[in-house]
Amino acid sequence: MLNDLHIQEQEVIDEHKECVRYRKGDVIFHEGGIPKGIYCIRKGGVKISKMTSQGKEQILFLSQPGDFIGYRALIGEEVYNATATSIEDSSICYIPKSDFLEIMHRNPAFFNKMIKKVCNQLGIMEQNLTIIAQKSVKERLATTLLMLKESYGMDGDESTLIDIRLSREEIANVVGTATETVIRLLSTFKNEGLIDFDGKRIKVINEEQLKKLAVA
Amino acid sequence: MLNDLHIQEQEVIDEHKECVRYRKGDVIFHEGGIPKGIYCIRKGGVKISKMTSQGKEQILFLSQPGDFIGYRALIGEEVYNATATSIEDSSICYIPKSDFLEIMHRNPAFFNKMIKKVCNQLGIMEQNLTIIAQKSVKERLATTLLMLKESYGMDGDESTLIDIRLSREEIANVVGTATETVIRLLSTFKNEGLIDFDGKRIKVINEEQLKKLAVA
DNA sequence: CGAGCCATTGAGTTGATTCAAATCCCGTGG
DNA sequence: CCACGGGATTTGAATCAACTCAATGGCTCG
Repeated sequence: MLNDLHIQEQEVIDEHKECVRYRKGDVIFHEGGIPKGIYCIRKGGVKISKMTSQGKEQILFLSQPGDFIGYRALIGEEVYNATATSIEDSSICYIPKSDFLEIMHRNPAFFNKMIKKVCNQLGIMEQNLTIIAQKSVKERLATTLLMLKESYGMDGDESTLIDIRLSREEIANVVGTATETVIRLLSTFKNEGLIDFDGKRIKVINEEQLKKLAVA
Repeated sequence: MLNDLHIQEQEVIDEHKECVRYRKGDVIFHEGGIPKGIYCIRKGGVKISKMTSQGKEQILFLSQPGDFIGYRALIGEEVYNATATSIEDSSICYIPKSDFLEIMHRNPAFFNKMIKKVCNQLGIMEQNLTIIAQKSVKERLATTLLMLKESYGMDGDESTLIDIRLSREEIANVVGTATETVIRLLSTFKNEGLIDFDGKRIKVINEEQLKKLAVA
């Protein structure tokens, strides 16, 4: 998104931005914290998640290089309602609130893009909520695998490798289920020839069948 | 929100807006439809819901007089991803897309309010998703009752009447569960003295206890 | 090369669903 | 105004998907 800014605006950002390296597991911002800027992922990956009072984690989404994170709370003038954690070694730029807001207000096209992005994100969340509320864990896992393939799929031969290393627990926390259930279902999918995996490297073998399961 | 507009802008809206009466059950806009304007509820109530392929309904939220609906898809330049249905006799104003967008772009304060509103809504959805994914039906029903009390509560004597007439099925479709489960849990809550009800008129008796259940 | 986390498998339990049947309630038409 | 019909609500019973607890084996990283 930043590519569409005027040269002059890019210079402002470049001047003030601060790029930091995060190791796997490092927290970028924390639920309850006050937003003072936004983050743009340059390299690596980040999970945005919420903790319940029982200590269970729900992963809301996964961010990739090029994505903004932390803008919702900043623009909405709230505290962060989720935590951002690096899921691999990452390089992330920090843009101070003042710079970001100033550019947003001076550049109507950018403002437009932002509101559109938030609206799209809201649509996605509404869809996800419906899926979680109404579908079985099996269907949700199939849906999640397809989503991961869409976002992280590397085109290979006949099969498609999902190029992100999530633990079984993290997959469970996206789907909204128990770790053991994910493990059992992944095995089932493997036996049925829908996917293949060795450890954290998961490949989609039969996308069509997986889609049928997801819609079910 | 419209109250903050300049007189001049209000006049534009008043001139072009179109207020329509909807009976209970009437559809205002339909999932998959193309947004051509936004709606502002003047009187009554509306549910925004999605249908799954199995024909199950998920209610995403309930709107009251003063609320805008349909702006997410319009601003996000998507088709409606949910259906809006009148849950009682309602009076709803329609503001054409062109008027709405023009005002949004000419009035930065209003634009700001809109993006902030969408961000807040996104935060609410993220919270709801987490609750549905991680909490038991009992906890979710308690949460829903508190939300309804917050939005529709009428201050009464010791107890608080929830002034909205939802069917058991509709409550189930907010919570994301089966109708029978809602009925059983409502009875349990009644026996435990947390709530009281006669048909669709539900009163919150012991809010503290209900909150404890909701957080659980 | 050991420690500790991660993945896997088994077994038992349970929360929630589905199906079925009975009763209630509300709006409508006679 | 009242009887009727059909949807809404309630209750019961059986089933099952998913969770929890527990134990084992495997991998990774210092």
